[in-house]
Amino acid sequence: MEPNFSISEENYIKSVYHLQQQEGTVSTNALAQHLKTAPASITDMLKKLHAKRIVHYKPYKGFTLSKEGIRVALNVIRKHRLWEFFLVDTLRFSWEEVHEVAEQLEHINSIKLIDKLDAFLNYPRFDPHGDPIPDSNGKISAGNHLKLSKLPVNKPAVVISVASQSAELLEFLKNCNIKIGTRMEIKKRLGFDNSVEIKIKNRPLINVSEQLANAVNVKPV
Amino acid sequence: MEPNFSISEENYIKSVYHLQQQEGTVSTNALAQHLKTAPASITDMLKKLHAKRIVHYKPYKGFTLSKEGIRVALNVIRKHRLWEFFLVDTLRFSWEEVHEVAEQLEHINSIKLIDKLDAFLNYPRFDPHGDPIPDSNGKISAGNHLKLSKLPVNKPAVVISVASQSAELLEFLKNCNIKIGTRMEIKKRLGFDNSVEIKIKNRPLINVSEQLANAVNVKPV
DNA sequence: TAAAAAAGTTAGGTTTGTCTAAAAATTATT
DNA sequence: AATAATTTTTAGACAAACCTAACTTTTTTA
Repeated sequence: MEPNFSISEENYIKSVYHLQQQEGTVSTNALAQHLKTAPASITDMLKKLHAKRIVHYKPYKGFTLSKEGIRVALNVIRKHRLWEFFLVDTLRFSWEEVHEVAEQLEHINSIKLIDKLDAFLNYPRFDPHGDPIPDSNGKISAGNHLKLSKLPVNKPAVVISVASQSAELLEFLKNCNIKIGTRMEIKKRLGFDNSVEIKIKNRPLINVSEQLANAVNVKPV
Repeated sequence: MEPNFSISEENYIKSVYHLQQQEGTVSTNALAQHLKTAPASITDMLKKLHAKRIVHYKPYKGFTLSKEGIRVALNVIRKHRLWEFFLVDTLRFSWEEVHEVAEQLEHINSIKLIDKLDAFLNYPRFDPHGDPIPDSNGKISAGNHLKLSKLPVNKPAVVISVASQSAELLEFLKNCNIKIGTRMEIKKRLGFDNSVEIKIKNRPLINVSEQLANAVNVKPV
């Protein structure tokens, strides 16, 4: 009943999920870049996943996940984010260190384990990066997130998540002492490069690039 | 510096370790049976591990782990037992359920993770089956264990570990309500089959086979 | 100690997941 | 619309871990 997927298959499925969130449909090249593999490998694997009815796939046309594919993806993401929460909350890892380890832990296969972990952690709804943790049915809490880049000027908000796993970005945020819960507001929007100037209490203005402002999610307060 | 081993390699190394504890040297067939693979697969892998200087190996002669092999084995065992402890102690798994999941978790590769887990669990020295957990240097606490089969008559002792992972055995012990910490003594030794009759307070005598008595470790009190 | 049995190894194949290089299809450009 | 550029797929290989079947070595036993 419960079909199993290899670690590779799970990683492909997860990547397709993330990419189709951003782009709607996923191309061979985009996926190859995301997974750091040769495009030929993508074609091979995607054919296999198509045969297993995990992706919709027409040669040369790109792919999207089937219902079942989404279910599988959300389950892997659930595991990844629960483990991240565990690592930070229980084992006191710091924010930037957890991703790599969670990449391994997300492939541990035991429904009982993950449900017990969920209960032990008291059913957290967001991971340490602020991303929502799907529940055991694949439901994800909405959360009124908003990209920092979209926050109106002078509207106070707190950082609720970081949408990227880039170590460099996480490092940069750490240096700025910006973390989950940090309160800030936008003072000015620079039209020529779409960067924003943000103000955090007791600190000088910081200029933040469009890319960075896109990766930081905030919630107005 | 820190060479990595595949999950398969780790499993072979771990099995060689366990078998050589019992038998001194390990044969192809014994290992094949233990790992549920064809003997030919053993030969293949053992040649590879020999090339990596993990086992001593002379064709047709059996094998043993090198110093480095023992180090690797103890590290895998450390991870396995720490995770078992975590599953029972933190996540409230029951005793018989943990082995399978720990078989997966033992291959997660992160020194930091395992050290932090160790600290979180407060440096336990024995796993839920009573087996010693190697520390980060591979040192294992002695523990004055004794096989139930070797316990003198009328000497009270408590169950401290179970030396087998057989689900059937664990199930049987559960049915008899024998668990870590259960106090008992041997009332009689039956010479003809080497079984023993054990007495637990408030319960009728139980006859226990030699095999079972060999698998249960106790500590005199 | 020679024949039979058992244990171990080699030879050759399969599957999974990867790769490079070449070919085909699609998209963009002039 | 024809050509160039890009994207995607196919073809053919390879390494890791397996397997079965056949062949050696070692051990047992009659």
